[in-house]
Amino acid sequence: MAQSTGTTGTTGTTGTTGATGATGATGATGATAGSYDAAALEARIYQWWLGQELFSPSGDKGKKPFTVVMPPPNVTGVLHLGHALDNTIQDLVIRFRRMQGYDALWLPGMDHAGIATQTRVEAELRKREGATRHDVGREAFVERVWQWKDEFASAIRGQLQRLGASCDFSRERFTMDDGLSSAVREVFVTLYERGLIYRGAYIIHWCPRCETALSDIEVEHVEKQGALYHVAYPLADGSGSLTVATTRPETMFGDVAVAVHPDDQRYRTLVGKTVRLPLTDREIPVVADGYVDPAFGTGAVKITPAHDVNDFEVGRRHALPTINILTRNATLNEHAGRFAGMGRFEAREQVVAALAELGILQVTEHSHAVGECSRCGTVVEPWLSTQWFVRMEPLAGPALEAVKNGDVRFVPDRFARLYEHWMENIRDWCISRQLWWGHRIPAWHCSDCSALTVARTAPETCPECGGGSLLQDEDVLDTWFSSALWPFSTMGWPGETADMERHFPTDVLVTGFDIIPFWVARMIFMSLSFTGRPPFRDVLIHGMVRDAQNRKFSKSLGNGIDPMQVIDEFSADALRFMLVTSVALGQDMKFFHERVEAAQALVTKIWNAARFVLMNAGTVSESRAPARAERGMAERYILHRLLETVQGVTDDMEQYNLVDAGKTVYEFLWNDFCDWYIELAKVAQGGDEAARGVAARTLVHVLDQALRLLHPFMPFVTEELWQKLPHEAPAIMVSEWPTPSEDLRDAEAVADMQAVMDVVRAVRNTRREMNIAPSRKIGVWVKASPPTLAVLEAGRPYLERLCQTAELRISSEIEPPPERVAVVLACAEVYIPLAGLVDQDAERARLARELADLDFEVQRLEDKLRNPEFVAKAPERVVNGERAKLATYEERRQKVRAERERLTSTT
RNA sequence: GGGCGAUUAGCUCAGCGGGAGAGCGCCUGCCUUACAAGCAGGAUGUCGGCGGUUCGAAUCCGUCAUCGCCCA
Repeated sequence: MAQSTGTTGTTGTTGTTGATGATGATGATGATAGSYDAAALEARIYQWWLGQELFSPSGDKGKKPFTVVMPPPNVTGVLHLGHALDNTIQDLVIRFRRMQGYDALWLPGMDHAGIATQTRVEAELRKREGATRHDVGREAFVERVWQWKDEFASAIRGQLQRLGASCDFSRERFTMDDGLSSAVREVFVTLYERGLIYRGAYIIHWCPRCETALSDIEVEHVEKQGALYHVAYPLADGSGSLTVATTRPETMFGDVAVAVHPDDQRYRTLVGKTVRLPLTDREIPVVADGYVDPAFGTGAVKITPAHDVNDFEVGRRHALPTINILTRNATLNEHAGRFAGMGRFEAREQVVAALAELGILQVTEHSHAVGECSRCGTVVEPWLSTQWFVRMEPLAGPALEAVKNGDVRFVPDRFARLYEHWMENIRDWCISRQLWWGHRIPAWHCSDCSALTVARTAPETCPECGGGSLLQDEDVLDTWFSSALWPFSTMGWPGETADMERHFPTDVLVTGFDIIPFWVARMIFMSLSFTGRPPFRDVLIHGMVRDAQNRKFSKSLGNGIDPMQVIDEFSADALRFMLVTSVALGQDMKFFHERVEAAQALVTKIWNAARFVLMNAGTVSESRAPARAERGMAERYILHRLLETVQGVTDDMEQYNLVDAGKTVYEFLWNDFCDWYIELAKVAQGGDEAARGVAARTLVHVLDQALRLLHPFMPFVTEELWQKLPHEAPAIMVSEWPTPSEDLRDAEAVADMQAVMDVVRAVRNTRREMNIAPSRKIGVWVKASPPTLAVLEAGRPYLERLCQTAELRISSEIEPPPERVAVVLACAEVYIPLAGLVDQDAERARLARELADLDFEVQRLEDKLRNPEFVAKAPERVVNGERAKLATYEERRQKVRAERERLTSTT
């Protein structure tokens, strides 16, 4: 093993500490090299894990399976920070469970993302060749999308690996794989057979640029300044006119009625009459409908069923006809008379001008929400067209119940309400898309008899007329249709596979709150409907990652941050830790560079701490805590803190409190282990061989255990360092998760150590205040009574080193020197003799401040305890606690007061 | 218009019934043989406003305000 510590001479001892070289995880540079080269190290370790096939479940029947299926990233592009967060959380959960002994499977894959990918490829085609998809044709175009898919799938795979994702790539799936496609067909045909899929003319969101139906999530509502047009429609009987208010005058050619509220006195007499539609000679009725808001506009609304969702419903209630005035690309058609052939925006201008000329138009300012296609920004058109739908009501019921009865649990639980709200107000799901990239709908139209055949495999002849001229439906399915099957289609369903048997239902789904309705809900009802079980037990919901100004990342803003660049600059470990510990689960996160730096500081800190441990662990051949009888005060303290940390972190991980778990490890490693225990262990280094050995074994054991706790957060640095420690498992990622060992419990040691620490802090504080250089040795006289006396005496070597004492007196009888600084602690009095150095005024001022603080505390506690209701109603534990505090404060106050009086009287 | 979330140190955020916390930033002093990406010490808050419940509220309830998100 090549090993170099660079600056120290103790290198040789580290060579015997473990089976380092044999694993191959470590390369030419040793763990104890001075600087940390994350890029090289992370790549090497990941490849080693891959080579050892540590990401695949063993199939060991003695182990309980634990399964996560990755929300498939879109092959539209590469991963962003949101993906990094989503996958980091999953990796944390899966690594934790794997170490706990579960047979862990994290199944990765990617989504074909119908419209998103098609739009990207079209844009590329336009840019490179100036061609449209129609120019190249369906088959050739789809071939190009597959090339695009291959390119990005490979890029995404590489990104996941750089992030440290421990998913099983041997099981990677794609929504358009053969297996998954047959699952889609199976579900479509079955739903059709059950009467849950129908085809019909309904109003849907239509993008006139993409020329396809859109889902709700693909429509972004943008508040825009528009106008409200008041148009006077003359009554057919010539008795006057009725003024309607509309934001879309150009759709008037599709008007089939004017609606007013049934209770609206203004229009009561007009209901049942007809008005003459300006610019045409059509007569349309005035109807009464509760949908109309009498307070909006004029209280009279033109009804255009083919171009407005609400109007469509009104039209159905009143059995009105529908007139579609727009073509696929939003050009006005023959129903628009002389306006036919104009685009919708030009048509609006022309219609407005024509109405103004007739003197029947008034315009007021009005701001309203306009829907835009999230893919291309085109204003979306509510449009009547023939589409395929899934009947939702029969499917929603059981899916709602599964969440209400706790079969599926949302974390944080408030997201269950979002889910329930959506499921309770669900509408039928439009599943057809007029795209080329996606699962072609398995339906065939007969050219001879126009019969419709839905089948799992392409029929050769029409079942109705026997004719052979069958044409498959041109449409493809909404991407979410295949995504909805993802948890089980990836396992090989509808086949009865081993993975289906062992890994389904899955344990947890990790995703963002924005797709609860579109994806989570649909997976739940599809799974219940086709497997009879919910697809997962827990749903972990996280927020969005935003930039430092709390803006969404977007191409147009150009504020994107590439997670790979963050990894380049710092490390995957740092990025992961930052993403997971920055904000509470479910909250949006602002991305700050500084937070990654802070996380990277922990990586470096651990790296350096491990260097120290390895330098001193030459004699240690196994990671085990020293026997109780061997432990010194410092060992007892750090081992007890380790026990508390193991318990805390394990509990938090089990409850998905990843932020707390991360912070607990951070604090333990930095504060307890590095700031205190390592410094205390240096004392043992100067001691006898036995003490050195005990400290060395403690250092190794605590580091070993702490690295395991940190591993899910920072897989790379922990693996690298752990390989240098004595170990049995081949890798930390498959080592056992620490379990709390009662043998380590020693609350007394923590209290004892606290006394020592208090004295150390008092001395350090005094040095700073009195401006005494850290290197200058000083006298420290400590007055304490039993049992603290014995504790401090036992801690004498620690105090001598950490206080840099010239003379350390510890006694119950101290006669302090006249010139000194006195610090009164809860457990002892610390005197520092400082002949000629004490600024009497400053010291008096310090004591006065201290006294004021103590007065305040004593007063506060006295008031509290004087309140009979507090004493009577508060828990005894609390009351006793307050009494004890009061006693301590009073004692300290008395001593501080005496010290101040002495100072006053001597001057 | 309805719903959800946020409002805590200069900044970013934890805490969610019993003495106000972290990281970053700031001030002072240190290259103390793991670490200056560090160490030691320090300053900084009517926990958004008002009202209520409680012996006790940053924490629970109500209300208002501001910001953000979702839905109509």
